[in-house]
Amino acid sequence: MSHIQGRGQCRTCHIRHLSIFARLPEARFEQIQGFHPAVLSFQTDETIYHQGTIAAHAYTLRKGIVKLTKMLPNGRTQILRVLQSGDLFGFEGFADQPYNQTAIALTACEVCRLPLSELNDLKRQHIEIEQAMTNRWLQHLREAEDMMLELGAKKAGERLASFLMRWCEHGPVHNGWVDLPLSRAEIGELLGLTIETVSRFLSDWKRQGMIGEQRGMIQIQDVTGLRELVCSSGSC
Amino acid sequence: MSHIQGRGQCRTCHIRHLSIFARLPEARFEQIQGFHPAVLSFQTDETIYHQGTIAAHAYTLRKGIVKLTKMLPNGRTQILRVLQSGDLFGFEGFADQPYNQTAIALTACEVCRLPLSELNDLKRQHIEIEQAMTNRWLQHLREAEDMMLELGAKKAGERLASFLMRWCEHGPVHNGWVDLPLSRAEIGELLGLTIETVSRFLSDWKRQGMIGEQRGMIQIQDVTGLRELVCSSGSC
DNA sequence: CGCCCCTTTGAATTTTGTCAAGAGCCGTGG
DNA sequence: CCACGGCTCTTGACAAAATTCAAAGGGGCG
Repeated sequence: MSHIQGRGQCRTCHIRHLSIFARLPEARFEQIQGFHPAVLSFQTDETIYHQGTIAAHAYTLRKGIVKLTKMLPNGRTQILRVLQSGDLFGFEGFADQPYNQTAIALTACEVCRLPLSELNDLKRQHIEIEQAMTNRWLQHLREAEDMMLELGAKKAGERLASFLMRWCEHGPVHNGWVDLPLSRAEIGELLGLTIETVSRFLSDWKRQGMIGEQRGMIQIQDVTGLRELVCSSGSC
Repeated sequence: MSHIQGRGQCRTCHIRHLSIFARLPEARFEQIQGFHPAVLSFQTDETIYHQGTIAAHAYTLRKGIVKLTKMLPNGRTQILRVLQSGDLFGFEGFADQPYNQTAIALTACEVCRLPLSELNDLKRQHIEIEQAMTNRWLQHLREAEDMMLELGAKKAGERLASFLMRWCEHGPVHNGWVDLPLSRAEIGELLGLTIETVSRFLSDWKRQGMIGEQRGMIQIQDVTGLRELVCSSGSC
């Protein structure tokens, strides 16, 4: 289960520059000094919230990686989004809706739990916060639309190649290697493919020297080669 | 090309109850009496705006049906969403982003063109408008996520059956028949399928008496039968 | 009436999924 | 330290699903 670590100090938070408070002027923090969201920690595979439950809090990811998933009654699962540090999630409550997805920690995580009513007040009082939240909502929408294009219009190999390129652009790099804390099954759930299909493509590409992998990290060794796979004809 | 019909009078607009002005108190309309968005009309297949262009306006659909689409460089197309009367669209400009999709009229349409700067002011001044816009953004996000589940986790027949059920729930009914102004190709673009696959399933279901079709209208004749097809096991 | 476009249908092919078995990896406990 | 059990990952053979290609049918409109 989740473990309450204490209360967050947004002003001095080490990921403040990534959060919705990034652009709030230093002086303005005095006005919100009563705002100290709980900081929770989760272990790998623990659930942060469940689809369908009442959304009384939104969350900001401080550390680790989180997946947002949806499940069909027959058990087939779709990963909707993988979150990184600074991401705001679980904000369905702003439209008085229950959570539309289940949030699960992919690695050990720390999240700030932001009470919706307080966040609503902050949003009203500080235009910077409102703007930041709007930007994030629209960014999520844009990325969801981009993903619909991936899922609806591309084939297995194209989806996988495009996923790898996107992942490696964003991820933090150690010596050219990027952490990939997703199992084959999870990559499949994200891209609408089976474990075996994912494994086959990755193995092929490793054999061809296009990508490398070791201990949960990957590396793209032939960027142009992979880019060509993204979209059979044209530069996607 | 689009044809400017004149200036809209939001207060007396016949779809005001569906718009973001629905909950704005009557008295408050005096404060926005200078706000008269252009009303444009489009014919079938005309483009309202193009993906990638600067977003200086948002739009409200007054009459007709609009599709939002995205295209891959190789020409494969995905329909992201089909809009109905009252829907707000093209609001990427609120995050200073260009349009992320191309909006095309599926039938003859009338849209209100709302200048972003004015809309921004209205949003700041009237909490009802801000709330309405937030609700719509989050609704779009939710529906995009639901669609990702459809595209990623369901097979052809399931997607098509689930699309038909959704469409018939919302559409205006004439004698039990619902307008379906989408070609087989467009249904395919929406669901990530080919024309032929769509046609085969629909023909099968027509033969089995599960659905009926005539002159661009459809009817679900066996609701429970179709519902069973939506998700091989379980009630989706 | 004839043309054009959309739809339907069939057959062959490709893509992806399913099932099954084996390989590699890692932590636990002897 | 090594062996074992439980994972995930890989690979192959086969089956199912969906696409592609091709041709014919149907309906509306000039």
